[in-house]
Amino acid sequence: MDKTELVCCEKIVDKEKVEKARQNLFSETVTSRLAIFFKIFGDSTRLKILMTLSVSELCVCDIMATLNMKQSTVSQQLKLLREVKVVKYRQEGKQVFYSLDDDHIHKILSIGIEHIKEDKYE
Amino acid sequence: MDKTELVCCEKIVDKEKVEKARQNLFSETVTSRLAIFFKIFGDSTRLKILMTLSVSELCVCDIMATLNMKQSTVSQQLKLLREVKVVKYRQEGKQVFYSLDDDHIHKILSIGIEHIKEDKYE
DNA sequence: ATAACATATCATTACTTGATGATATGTTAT
DNA sequence: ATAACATATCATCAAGTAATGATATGTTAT
Repeated sequence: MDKTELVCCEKIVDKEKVEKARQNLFSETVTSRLAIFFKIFGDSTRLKILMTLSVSELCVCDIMATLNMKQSTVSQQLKLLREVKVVKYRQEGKQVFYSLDDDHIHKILSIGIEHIKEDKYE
Repeated sequence: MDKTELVCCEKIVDKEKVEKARQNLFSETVTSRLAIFFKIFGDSTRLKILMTLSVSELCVCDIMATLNMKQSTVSQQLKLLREVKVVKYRQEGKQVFYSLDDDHIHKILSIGIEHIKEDKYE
């Protein structure tokens, strides 16, 4: 018997469940947008920036000062945060002030906190 | 004048805001755990797996069938999902059935959907 | 005990992405 | 107009990671 041929791929254990699961899938477009959106929260640097902004709006300069980060690092990440509409900004003279864009962000952050605090971890 | 020397790093525009923002930061440990947790949702493959599981528990075999993915791909990603307690599993004979671990996951997914549906995008 | 099967793990490769220094853009003050 | 400044963008490099084929582990049936 050929050991390399996998049967399991062709077989379906529970046809009904699989059918339902298939219907519940989002389109590639939506899935991909979702991934891009969530990816934003998957980086410590960006999370820190979001945390600073969750108190009050700040100019780039003050974000750098708060987190002790390089200017280009902060600007790069702010760009990504802007692209997925997680932060908004307003310009005032030479300075640009950033703030969280909507309430989803607070919600997502707090759900994340809840999850990791349920000390299933370790 | 030396153009490479950046003044802005040393300056703080709004000392009070910066102070408050600093107090609001989480520890490195918490931030890093949060990032690891959120990173999970930042990949299309994993999102698809989570979507299939949001209907009902499924064995690995049926996840593969639903999504038309390779066995090693699914298993690899399930491993990551397990590690951050996003899915749980139970073994039944040769099969292993996976399901979403808690309600946070549903919440996070639906907040994500809401966010990208607010057609700020494009 | 052995074959068939379901899942997990490993190693490799290709791709993605974050940090950074350098440079560009745009604003204010002189 | 020009200098000083705040922020944005670019290019490069290093580190992380997803997909995949191959292999290992563990379970059931014979």
